[in-house]
Amino acid sequence: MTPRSAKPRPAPTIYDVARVAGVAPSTVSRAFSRPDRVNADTAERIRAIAAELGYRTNPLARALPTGHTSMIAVSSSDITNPYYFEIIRGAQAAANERGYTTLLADSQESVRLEREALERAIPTVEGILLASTRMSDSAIRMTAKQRPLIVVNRDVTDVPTVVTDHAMSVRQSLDHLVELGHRRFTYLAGPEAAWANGMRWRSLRTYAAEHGLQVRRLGPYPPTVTGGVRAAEDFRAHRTTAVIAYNDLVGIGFMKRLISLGARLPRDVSVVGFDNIFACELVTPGLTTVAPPLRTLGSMAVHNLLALIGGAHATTAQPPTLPTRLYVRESTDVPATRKRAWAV
Amino acid sequence: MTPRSAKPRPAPTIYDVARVAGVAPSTVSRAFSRPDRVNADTAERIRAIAAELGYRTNPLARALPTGHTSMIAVSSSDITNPYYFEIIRGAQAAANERGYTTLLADSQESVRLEREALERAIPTVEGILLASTRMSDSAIRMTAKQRPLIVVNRDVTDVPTVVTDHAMSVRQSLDHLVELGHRRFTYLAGPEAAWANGMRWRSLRTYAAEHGLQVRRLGPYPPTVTGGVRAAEDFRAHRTTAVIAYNDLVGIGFMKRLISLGARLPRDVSVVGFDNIFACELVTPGLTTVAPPLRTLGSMAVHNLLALIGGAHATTAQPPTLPTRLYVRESTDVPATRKRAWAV
DNA sequence: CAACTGATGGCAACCGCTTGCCGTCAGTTG
DNA sequence: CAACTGACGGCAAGCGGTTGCCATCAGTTG
Repeated sequence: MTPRSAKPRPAPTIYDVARVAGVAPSTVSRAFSRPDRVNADTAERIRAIAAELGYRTNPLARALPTGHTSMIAVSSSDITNPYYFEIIRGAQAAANERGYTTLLADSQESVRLEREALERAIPTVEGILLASTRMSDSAIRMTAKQRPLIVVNRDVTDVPTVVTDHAMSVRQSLDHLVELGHRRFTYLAGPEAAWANGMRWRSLRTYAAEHGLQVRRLGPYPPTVTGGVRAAEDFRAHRTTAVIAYNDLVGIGFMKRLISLGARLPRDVSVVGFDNIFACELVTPGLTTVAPPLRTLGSMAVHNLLALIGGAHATTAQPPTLPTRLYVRESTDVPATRKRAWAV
Repeated sequence: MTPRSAKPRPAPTIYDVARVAGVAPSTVSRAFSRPDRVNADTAERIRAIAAELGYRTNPLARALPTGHTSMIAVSSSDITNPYYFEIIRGAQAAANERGYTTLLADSQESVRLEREALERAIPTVEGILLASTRMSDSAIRMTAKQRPLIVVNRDVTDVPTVVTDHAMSVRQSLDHLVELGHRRFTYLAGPEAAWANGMRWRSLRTYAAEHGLQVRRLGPYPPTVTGGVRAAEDFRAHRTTAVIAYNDLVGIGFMKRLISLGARLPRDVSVVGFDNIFACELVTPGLTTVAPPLRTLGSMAVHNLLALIGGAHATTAQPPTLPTRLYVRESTDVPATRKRAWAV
């Protein structure tokens, strides 16, 4: 068995460059990290030699004295959730752009795994981005004491956040439905504990009250396709012409079940979801939905986090509420004429 | 503006622990990294004190002299692709289990971004996992010279790989269709450059030849829903009772279009895809598909990579071809009786 | 009882880079 | 022309661990 197959010669260091250039290692270091601190010509010469030698500054070695690792941790409870990876992607793009590398910690819905991953990551990262977390508020505050931290789409007192504008998203979907002629609505609720669920329901009631509309609530249901199917069962006894689902998954399950029961959508019922997941345009009819600015959410979070790392006070961070956008597809239409459209 | 909000007192070091324990720093270090090299009682005492002080060994500092960073890079051309994140997840789980942290590099389909991300990651990682890459074979080999590397689902000479058993996946779907009574098939081809496309088509022909079946090829199409829609257009002029799509996305687009043209599935045409993406069970009819063992693919890749890092020779790595599994849903059924089922 | 041995702990160099501080030297200033 | 100034480079001390080597000492061995 040969010892090891890769990693031939060790990477060149500033000492190698220094020797070739005939200067002190500190000068090489400065040529890169403080170019103004060294003669322009010298710096240029050093850089040329470095390039030729294939020198790249070792981030580990740099991090040791400075604490500047150029890494941030992004923690997500579930990377397979279509809702999150756009956030992650936005975060990653923003981070890369600023010279930062992201350490992705997928906790697979397990609090223990999440803690472990974070625990492991903390010493090497400069900041933490909680894209979706199962941790308690207090655990989050605890973590925030160790590193600059920012949380996305969740409200934790004393911790900087970036969230979407839930009131706006509700307004957009209702404006749309009202314009089509709907007056009575059903909200298919998500998990009680979900912050977004409370926000949506409250906004919904406020809007309804302001516009003299009727809105009724069913649930709570799990935020899944199955949850939507169950909602459809319940819905049969309490119909309205329009339905607002907690999220797209619920909306899709709801439609699927209704169709299998013989309903014709959107003629009989108009449905709108939230999140604009990929599957919205794959199902039939395509699901009208409100899209949170996921990408922006992620990049904004990183910007604020980096500001925090840079020493900004939490309150100086940018306004944390981002606008949403309505995507109209085939699941919404004018309500059917009064004649009973479908039975049972 | 207050200077910075987080990071109060610096983390304790082995020096702090050593002082309290009344031993030399080297002894503290050994108490953790070489417990057999120090008296059991002493080690225990040190560990107790360390725990009390909240000492955690700084991975950066450790990495400097040893080169052992406990990090591996996972590069994916597109994390939003449902096909990849299960691989990533499997990889991440396996890595965590072995005490490794993963550095996720999402290149968003851009070769430049991928190169940059990798470039940045290389100095800090011990190994590289290419979950899906846009790099050329030679670029991959180049990178493999710098760090132990393993690539998933792609065949690159001289580079260790882990792939799914494409012949098997084709066999599974065709066995299923033949059993239902189909004899003539259409393959909706994916991108010419895609390794999997070639594998599938070849396996298909081999299988067809062996069983005396007819198989015809349409395409190539982009591996997307739109590609599937285009395929459906072409298909109208060349029908068969069964269709094998390059992947699920193509299959879904194909079905969608066919239905909108008035076909009734699976009565008129049976469709099977590859990959078993999430949307397969959301669409109507649910898409029968062959699932690659994504999770296993990821974890197996990490296991092999870690073996490589540990000094194993590339050839000692585990067998790299993983079995697939067929998921039967509603998109496949016995062929319609001879009477012309749908026109146009 | 003297020489030998293995277990244990300390010393100090080193990993690659950063940075405060000092020396040198050319260019200014009066 | 002497004193002063600022630009530029070098020196050396870290950053927090790891590890080869040596010293010590109790326990063995003959």
